[in-house]
Amino acid sequence: MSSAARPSNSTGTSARKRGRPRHEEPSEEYETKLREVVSVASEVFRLRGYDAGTLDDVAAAMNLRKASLYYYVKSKADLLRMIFDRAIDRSLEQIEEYLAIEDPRDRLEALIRHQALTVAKDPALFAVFFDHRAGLKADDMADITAKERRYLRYFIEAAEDAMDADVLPKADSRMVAATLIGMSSWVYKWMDPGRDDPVVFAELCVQLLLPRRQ
Amino acid sequence: MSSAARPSNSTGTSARKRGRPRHEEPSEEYETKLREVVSVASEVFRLRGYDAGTLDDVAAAMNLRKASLYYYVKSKADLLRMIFDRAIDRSLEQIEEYLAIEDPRDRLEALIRHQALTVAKDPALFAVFFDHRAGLKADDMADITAKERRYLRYFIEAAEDAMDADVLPKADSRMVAATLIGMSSWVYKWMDPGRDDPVVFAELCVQLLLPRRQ
DNA sequence: CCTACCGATCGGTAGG
DNA sequence: CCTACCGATCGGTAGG
Repeated sequence: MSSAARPSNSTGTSARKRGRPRHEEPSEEYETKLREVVSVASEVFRLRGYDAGTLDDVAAAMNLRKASLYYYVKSKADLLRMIFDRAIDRSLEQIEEYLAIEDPRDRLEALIRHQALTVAKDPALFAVFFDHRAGLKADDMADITAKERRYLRYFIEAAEDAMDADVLPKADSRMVAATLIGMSSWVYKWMDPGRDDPVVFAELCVQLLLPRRQ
Repeated sequence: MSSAARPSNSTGTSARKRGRPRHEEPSEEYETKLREVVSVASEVFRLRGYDAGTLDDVAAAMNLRKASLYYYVKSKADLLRMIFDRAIDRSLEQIEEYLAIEDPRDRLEALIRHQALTVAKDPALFAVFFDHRAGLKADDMADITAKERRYLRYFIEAAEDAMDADVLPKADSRMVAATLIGMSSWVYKWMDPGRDDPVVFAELCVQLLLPRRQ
């Protein structure tokens, strides 16, 4: 029961397999449990910080002992890396679709709504992503910042087009983009899933920045 | 040279004293050096996090050894508390003046500008304040959150008045206030003092949220 | 303001 | 999936 296949890696949705497992792709239980480890760890690191949050904390929250976590993760640093990968993947998901929008106002609106929704739906994940970057190893940090720079560039371009179309006041586009991202990301600091609705928040951001003419 | 008076506490600007020090107020060198410890520590904790940033790091940045820091701080937790006190004091400074502004639009504008400027002028201080709260002892945390709640309330009231005056779109005032604070605070994440101007940023926030009619 | 040290914590591993 | 352990790090103190 506890010897599920755990080969090097892969992220796809592996189809149910027949016959003897080939021990080359992770089993479904393994993948599911790994996802849970990542979720639980993001809660622990959000509450206690990356260094203060121990692997015993993570394990205890899953009714395990620390040593058992090493079946799922290579090291604590590896666990942190997986949290960051998940966050950046969520941010980049569906983004192509929004970039294809022609109208500058609609495109900027879609990007802001996307960022607000993505962060508001998983505040613990993004709390670690935004606040505990210092825990990353240099290599992992480089991977993340590269993807993030690309993400920022989308916002800069959308801001520039919006300014040209007189939808936003003219200003330094890098600063504007960072500020729009900040406004829609800060939600992880106060979001209470039992009280606040991600969709309501996302629409609020859009309304505040791009009010419909009355 | 290294036996300056260091009594319990006090924060005022102590006037130069004549004659034998009374050993009841901290000397000026002591106060100056303590302020430097707090500044340096906020840089260290911003870069490495509160737990990973060691007192040896802080000491080394001042050409001292760890043990020498204990002349200025009681403990690492005490140092963190001082960082938080400084941040909240900066936020509350001058705030009464802005609250006295009658016009709802002008008042909200002043609050946003104040928050943006305060954070942008000391990004390291606010990086610790916003991102490393988990390091605080329970008592210190309670003090900080109480003051912070008061600060948030000012923004909520200003947002409500602005909505009543049709200066902001109508929405949940708590959510609006949190979002305005977020927009003007996020700057600590990307501010580069050599490149970005706090005043330009503050005016950008105001322009984005409360654009002048053209 | 320093050197030298202690005690506790925690990531990681052995071995089953 | 566990118990038991090791090794390194670091806050804090003694004592000068």
